[in-house]
Amino acid sequence: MLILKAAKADIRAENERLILEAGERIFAQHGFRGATMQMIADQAGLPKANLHYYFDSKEKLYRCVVEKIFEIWLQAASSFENSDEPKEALKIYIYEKMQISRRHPNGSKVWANEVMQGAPIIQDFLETQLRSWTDGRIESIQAWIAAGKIRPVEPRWVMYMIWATTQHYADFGHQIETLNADAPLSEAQWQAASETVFEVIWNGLAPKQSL
Amino acid sequence: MLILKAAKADIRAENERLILEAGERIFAQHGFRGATMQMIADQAGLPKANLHYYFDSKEKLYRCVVEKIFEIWLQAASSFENSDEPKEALKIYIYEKMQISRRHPNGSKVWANEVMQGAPIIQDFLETQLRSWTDGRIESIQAWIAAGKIRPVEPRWVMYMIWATTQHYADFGHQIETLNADAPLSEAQWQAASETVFEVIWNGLAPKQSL
DNA sequence: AACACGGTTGACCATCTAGTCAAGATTGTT
DNA sequence: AACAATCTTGACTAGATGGTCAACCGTGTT
Repeated sequence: MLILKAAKADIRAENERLILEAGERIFAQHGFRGATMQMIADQAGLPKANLHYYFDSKEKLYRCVVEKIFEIWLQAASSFENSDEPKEALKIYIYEKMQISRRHPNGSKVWANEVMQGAPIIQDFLETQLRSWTDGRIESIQAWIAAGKIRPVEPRWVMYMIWATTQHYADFGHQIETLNADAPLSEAQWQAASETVFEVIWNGLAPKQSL
Repeated sequence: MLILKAAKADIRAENERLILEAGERIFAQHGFRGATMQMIADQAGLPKANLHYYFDSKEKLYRCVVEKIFEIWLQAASSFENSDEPKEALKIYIYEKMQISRRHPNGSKVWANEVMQGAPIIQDFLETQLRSWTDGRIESIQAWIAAGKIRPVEPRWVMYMIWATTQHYADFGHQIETLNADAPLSEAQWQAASETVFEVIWNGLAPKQSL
């Protein structure tokens, strides 16, 4: 009985994983309505009816994909906390986000798609989790300003700069590749891009050392 | 005869304008496949069959929308040329792009959508016009570096930072509003955001004045 | 061997949607 | 008034798509 349950649970877990991964890719590439259950089924290597066995509807599947992405982001977000020194905290956070753009470009695209369409499915996420996380980060930044560790800037606009610059490498990856002679960025290029993003933002925020 | 042609041309021009505007809004909100000709027709206040009288197919209409957007961007791009001084050139360009994000958020969203899906419709644009424009801008930036007017940075990553940060205010406008207590950014907030984007990037690029 | 149960699947249906079409309206010319 | 050219539009079609369902495995239990 226990063995049975374990085996069955494995099948379920494995198939859900396959479908979620396929969904992430297809939703990223075609958007919610552009994606078809048939495409996702083919991508996952399963018959379409099987998808509906594990996920009631296209919308439920989509929501699961988006929630999974949001969790990855929240994990990265915690790196913001790991240092009191803004230079260190920002460096870790920016490099972490660049890494996510590289490793999970489809997740970022799905999120971008969803938000661009007015977040019809995950508006509650924005209003609860994202809002409270952002408020916390804004307080950190304000503390840095109060301590004279960075220039006085509106923390919001800085957060948006970091999100924008890092996620750009996922969301606009195709454009970046096209402008890179149709080649994906090399290891060295990713490194250089991450460094430039961090350096420019950090130098932009650091208090003037002369004067 | 002349009057006839003029009147008829007016009707055609006016209706094409109505349809293109409606298309921009609907494509931005729903993506290519999510948008339906019926939605666009309703938005334009015309019967659906009328759309097909002016535009052969959904795809042709979409292409027209995207081309229109690209032209607006190219116009803004020229402001990059209007000064030899990087500080001035970047300031004008960044403020101009923020203005476009504010005034034409839908255009930006359509573009983002298209690129995220791998630019199936306008890949040729990327490979010709965007590539050559970018190459020109990269040369400008390299000239500034050679002249010691900005720090040595890979120009590409800087371009992407500017695009990302400014377009973010259009593409992720909904998220920004949600994090702004569900209110659109005020005049003062747009001004402050533009200034912060410019200041951080400029301070990030400016040569160290001390040392 | 009979059974139970989670998982699999082809066939099917109701609905939606891009695109067509032919008849009709409008407007200016002769 | 007759006409020609352009524009308008309701009705229709063919195909795609999300979702359903009933029959059908495969495996471990009794």
